[in-house]
Amino acid sequence: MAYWLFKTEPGCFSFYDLKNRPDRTEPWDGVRNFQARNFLRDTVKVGDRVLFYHSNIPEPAVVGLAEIVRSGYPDTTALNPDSEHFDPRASVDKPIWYMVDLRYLEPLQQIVTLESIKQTPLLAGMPLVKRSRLSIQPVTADEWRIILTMGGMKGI
DNA sequence: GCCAACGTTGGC
DNA sequence: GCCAACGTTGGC
Repeated sequence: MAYWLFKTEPGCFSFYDLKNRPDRTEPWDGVRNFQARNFLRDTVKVGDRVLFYHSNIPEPAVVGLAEIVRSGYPDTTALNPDSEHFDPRASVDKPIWYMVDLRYLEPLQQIVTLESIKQTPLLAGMPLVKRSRLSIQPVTADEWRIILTMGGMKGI
């Protein structure tokens, strides 16, 4: 089982939106970056755990936990001219873009802010800290454990 | 709202 | 295939 961090702007889609979805599950569509696409298509697997991160807000932070319930499959929003994520280069035979399905698990007892992550030397290697804009990031087992502890999730 | 970082595009 | 221009992201 691997660990990931998924970024989203909560004004667009938040952890609480995920909680309110049927089955608390949502297709993670609209990723239009090749490195993130490669993770979704090739590496993210069912059962992997996800840190759900809210970006582009006054206090960006990891807010909750989710899990992968379906591994990579073609992102059909790329084929839909009415979608804001439409990509005319994509086709059924060559979908270009991929998505996975994500299911809500639980919120952190307390959010783990970007500021507190930056102040933690053991988390200095995270792409988040290096100011990468990558929206799908791998997380090591050590980083996962540290962030859950910071989030008050010692029982897990 | 600014702007630095950085990924993508397209002319050559 | 280089690289300048451009667009987007996201912290602040």
